[in-house]
Amino acid sequence: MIEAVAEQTTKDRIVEACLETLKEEGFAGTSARAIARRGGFNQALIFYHFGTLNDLLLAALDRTSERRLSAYRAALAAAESVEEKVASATRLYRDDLASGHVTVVSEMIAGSLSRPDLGPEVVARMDPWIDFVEESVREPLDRAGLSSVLPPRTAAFMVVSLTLGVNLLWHLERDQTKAEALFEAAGRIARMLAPAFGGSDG
Amino acid sequence: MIEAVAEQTTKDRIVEACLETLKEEGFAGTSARAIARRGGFNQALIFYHFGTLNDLLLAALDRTSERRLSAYRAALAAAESVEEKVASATRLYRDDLASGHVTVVSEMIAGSLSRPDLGPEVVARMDPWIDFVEESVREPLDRAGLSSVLPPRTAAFMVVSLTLGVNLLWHLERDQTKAEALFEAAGRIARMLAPAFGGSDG
DNA sequence: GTCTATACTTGGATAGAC
DNA sequence: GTCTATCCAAGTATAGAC
Repeated sequence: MIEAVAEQTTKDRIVEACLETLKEEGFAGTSARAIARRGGFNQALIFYHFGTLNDLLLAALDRTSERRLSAYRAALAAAESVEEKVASATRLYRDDLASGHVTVVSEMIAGSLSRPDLGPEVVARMDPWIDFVEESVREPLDRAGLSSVLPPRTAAFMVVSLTLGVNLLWHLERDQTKAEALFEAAGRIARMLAPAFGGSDG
Repeated sequence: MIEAVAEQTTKDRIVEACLETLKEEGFAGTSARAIARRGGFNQALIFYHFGTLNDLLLAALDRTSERRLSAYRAALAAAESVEEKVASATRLYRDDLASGHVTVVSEMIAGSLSRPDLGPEVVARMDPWIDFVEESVREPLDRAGLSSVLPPRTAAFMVVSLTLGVNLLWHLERDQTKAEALFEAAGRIARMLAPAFGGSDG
């Protein structure tokens, strides 16, 4: 972990090329050969540095997941009301859909459905996201007196599932209008419910 | 379409074997060889009867989709209140998760992410489901005065996305508790909102 | 319509020179 | 650490006998 500042190592370049390939060509298109082609390095390097393609895929998932999760954490921490939280989360997610960051997560989840050895590893990497959403919704739900009818953990699972589903359909259709309609509805609902959630500090 | 009553044609057997394979081995495990092995027929028959594997996959998707959609339609038509509708839909979906029927849909959607030629075809087959959900939620939303904040079409897209996401996570985790928690919350929410949706006839 | 045999392709992974 | 060359497995699809 001393390489922090220095220029990119080969290992880094491989991870980045893997992410690019996942975004551009999808999970099934992300073969060792395709990654090497895109990154402009030799295919054998992947196996030298990561052992197997699965391990590279997981390393890439880790990297993008950490990166994005901390962006979401920062944005929600800065938001001062439920409305603002919904607004920032929407903004971030919209960017992710367009730029393909969270997309990588969806591709990996969808893809790992069919690889028994990858599935459990990918699932484990969802937990931080569910935890994060849970933390974010606990207080608002409590204030609105909804925790008993909709426990924060369940709500978090719901949000993550929905996010995942929207992402998949987005990629199949490449039709922004449906997702946009969802974002707009989320904003209206947040504004409608704002009083119930209480507005004093958070 | 005259074969309605007679015993199964080979084509039928192939479609059924394809569905079985999708359920048992997932999308990536559903190769022509695997289907033939499971169905106990020769691999070449698939190509004789369907031309390509993609066409067989779509035929299988059509069959299960029609079958299940009509089951949902019938169940919801029989239900007499919003609570009952939520209860029947939950019951059906729970069965689907366990038996793997709607699962096939999820597998196909996730899998077709990576096959450019399959994606659009699969998407087209989602529309009847979105239409169905839209019809189902329109009246309750109208009555509750929520249609302007959450249009029926958007709500339908949301429900379908959520369903899809839950299905994917279910398959990765094989952990019923999370999905069950969601079902229970749905029931509580339905009961809570029942008065707002009006109780006279439907 | 159904079978065997096989052509062809792609992809993961490794050996071994440098 | 990086390269070339290659092995091997699995898959789609087709040819051609029956």
